[in-house]
Amino acid sequence: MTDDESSVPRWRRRKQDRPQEIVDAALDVFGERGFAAARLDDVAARAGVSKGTLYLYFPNKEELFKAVVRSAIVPNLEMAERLLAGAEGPSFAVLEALLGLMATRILRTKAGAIPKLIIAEAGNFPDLARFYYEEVIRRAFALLSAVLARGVARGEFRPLDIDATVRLIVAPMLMSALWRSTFEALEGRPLDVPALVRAHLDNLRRALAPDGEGPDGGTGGSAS
Amino acid sequence: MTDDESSVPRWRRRKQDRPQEIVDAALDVFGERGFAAARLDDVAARAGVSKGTLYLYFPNKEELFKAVVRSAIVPNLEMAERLLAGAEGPSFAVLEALLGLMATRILRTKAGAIPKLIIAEAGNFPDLARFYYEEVIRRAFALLSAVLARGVARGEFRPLDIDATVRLIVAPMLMSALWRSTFEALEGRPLDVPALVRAHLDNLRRALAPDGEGPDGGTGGSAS
Amino acid sequence: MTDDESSVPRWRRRKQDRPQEIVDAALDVFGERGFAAARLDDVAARAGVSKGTLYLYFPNKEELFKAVVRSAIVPNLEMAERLLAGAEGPSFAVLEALLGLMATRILRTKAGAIPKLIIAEAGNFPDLARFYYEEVIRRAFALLSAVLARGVARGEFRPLDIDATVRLIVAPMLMSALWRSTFEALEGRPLDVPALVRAHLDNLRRALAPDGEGPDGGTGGSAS
Amino acid sequence: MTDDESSVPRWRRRKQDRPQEIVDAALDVFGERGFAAARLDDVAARAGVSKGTLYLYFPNKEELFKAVVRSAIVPNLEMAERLLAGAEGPSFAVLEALLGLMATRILRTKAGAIPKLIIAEAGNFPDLARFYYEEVIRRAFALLSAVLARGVARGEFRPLDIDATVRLIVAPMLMSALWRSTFEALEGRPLDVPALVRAHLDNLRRALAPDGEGPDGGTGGSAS
DNA sequence: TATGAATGAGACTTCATTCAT
DNA sequence: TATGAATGAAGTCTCATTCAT
Repeated sequence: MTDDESSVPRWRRRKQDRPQEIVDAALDVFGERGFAAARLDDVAARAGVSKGTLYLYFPNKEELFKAVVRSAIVPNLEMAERLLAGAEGPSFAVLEALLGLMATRILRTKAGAIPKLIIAEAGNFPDLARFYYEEVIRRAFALLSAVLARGVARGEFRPLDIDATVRLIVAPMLMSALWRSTFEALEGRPLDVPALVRAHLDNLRRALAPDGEGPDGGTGGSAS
Repeated sequence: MTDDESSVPRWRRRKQDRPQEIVDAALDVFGERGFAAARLDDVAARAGVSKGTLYLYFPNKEELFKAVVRSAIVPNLEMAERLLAGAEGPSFAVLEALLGLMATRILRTKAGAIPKLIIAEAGNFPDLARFYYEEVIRRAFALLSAVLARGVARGEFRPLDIDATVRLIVAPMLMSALWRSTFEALEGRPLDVPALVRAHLDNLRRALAPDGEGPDGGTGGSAS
Repeated sequence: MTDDESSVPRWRRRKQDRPQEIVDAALDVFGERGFAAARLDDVAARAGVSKGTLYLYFPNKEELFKAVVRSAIVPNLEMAERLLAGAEGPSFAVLEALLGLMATRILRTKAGAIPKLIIAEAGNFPDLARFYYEEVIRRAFALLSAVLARGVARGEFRPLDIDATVRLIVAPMLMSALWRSTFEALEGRPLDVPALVRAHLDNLRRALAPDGEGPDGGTGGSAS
Repeated sequence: MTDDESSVPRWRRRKQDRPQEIVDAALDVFGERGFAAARLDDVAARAGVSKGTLYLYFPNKEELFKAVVRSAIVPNLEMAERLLAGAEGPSFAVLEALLGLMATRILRTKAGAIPKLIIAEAGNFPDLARFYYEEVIRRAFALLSAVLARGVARGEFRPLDIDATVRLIVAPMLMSALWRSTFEALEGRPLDVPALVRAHLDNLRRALAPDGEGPDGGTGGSAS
């Protein structure tokens, strides 16, 4: 009857943190198992919460999934917007900065699992796919298109198929994120993302340069 | 029209064709829903077969899934091997042929859904992921590495980070496959894969060329 | 194209044997697995016949089961009747002969599995249970009751609770049959049925003897 | 009576009692149908619980079955041990007490269905059969063997084939249990177990008595 | 708020039975 | 007759969701 272990919690869990704790746990579990195979039991356990508690914050599994996606997207959108606002130097330097940032997000955060989840579940959750398409892909494409168009207009880049080039620029970053959540466990070593980005930028510098100009016409900086 | 009960047999014997019919139907359904959300009822219905019949040919859902993956991989491996055997011209032409073939497989066959399935389910089926990694990815990487190394040795390409370059070459093709099975339904128009391949090859021609050489040093051919 | 293996069968399988072959196989499988857990696939395989063939001879699983029970019962009934007809000596000798015969059936034939099947499935097949009850148990009890009554009337046995004594005589034989199909595989050695019968008869000789008479008043023969 | 939707809660919390309630219901259903033919739906219904609830307490049907067997065995083991501990009088009186107790368990408790279940399913659940063999049969045999050996040593019983005699003593009790769960429903009247036990003891008293001693040398008590 | 026991729809899987060959 | 591919009802089991506590 002596309350020798309940009266003084070592740390107080704040109620306002609950939703984020749950979302974080859900990102882990969804990332490991995929949406359908993930059990809410596991999410609850990893969040240190009971199963019923999940339903105090999210009406069902699908909405929790959407919250996971949104919560991982919002910071990226803000990051992109900040970068867009401050982009004033040479166009290639903007590309460098963007790819560097993407690499960092992929390597350092758990958000790298989001593309895999979207790809896997787009067929089952069309509105989620649409949300991601509108809020992430279209915005990112518009941003990159603008950078490329500016570069072409300023004579920094040769004339380009802009839509295709945007995809060509993004593809290796997407692939890196997918690789990490798919095959990295099978290989001994982790994917060397910085080296990949470096090689990618090397290639891009040569590929985008106006004809007749040497590859050294770029900024010369190296990523990361 | 009066013999309404004898003219249409309830089923027909198809021992030879059934497995492939089932695997085809399963590829459709798995491709649309993912492994976990796919119902065997739907697979059976699409194969024009009853649920029980699936179990005459596959011991369970997981093995059916593996058979789907395998059946879509085998032709690709054969394709790659045929291409490897006949590769004797300029190295860049080999790249062109390879990317063209990949584009065709992605556009014309249903195998384009396989990468999405592997990515989505690698966590739940590690041995399937390993199988795919060993049999497809490693082989494809080895093949591309060989082509690049040969190009460098023959002075056709500048010195390269070969591992990274392989990934950079493959990434847009993978992205195309994923795009088609993820977002294409959301956009009005289909992804213009040939244009993407063309732009990719354009870029690669410039990016891989030895320094000091103009972009016209390539073969000049256009894909597809 | 040379018919070197199909034109001259080494032995011809006669059509009229089929039903019995199937019943024999079914007794094996039912005996091992019980009725519900037995698969007709296994019965067919053990009979060297296809699954469909079973249905040429038996309308369904339940009727096959009944045929199995009947086919194992008929010889026993005949045996009992033959024994009943020739019973003329001392009453205890009739008991000895009867128990000896039961022991033989249990040890030498596969019919020992029948009691187990009846016991296990009586709840699911009441009419089968009734059939067994009427045709086997009642007859056997009547036979034994008659022997005991005769013995009492002739002063060979003391006054007895005949119904109870019948059960006491039969119980060890039933137990032996059940033991063989239940626990014998778990023990190193098989149950020594002859020894059990010998001890049983020893006991019975003493237990049935009229009071005041020594145990040596019996026939002194030993079973098996 | 008008508040027809709030007065009856859909379910109540019963964490403490649920397992036993389920095991009791399962004993009923398994006893009636046998393991394979028993439906978990029926078990759940009889326990007043939903199908899913079963899986909160037992991982699958097989484990539920084992729990049923175990739960019916434990009290019997304790009973036997209690009896063994207090056995100090004449050996035959111990036998009388033992058989009386067995008769009570068979008549008054539902555990009488256990032997039938074990016999029916030993082939499908060898480890369960082994468990029963080790924990029940061997112990019971050892106990009875000890009583008999003591009786022989003390001159209360004639020299005996102990192993066989143990089986001869137990057989009628086993048969009674099986009879009750097999044929009793077919007959108008229930099996008169006490009469059977009485006759059994009568016989045993005569059969075990040392030669030259009258049957009146026993304790003279009557069972139940 | 928080819990977790309880629910029940829905999925996979089995297998007795049917029937085209 | 004989076969065995095909069927589909029925059962076990899972897990998102509810709700008494």
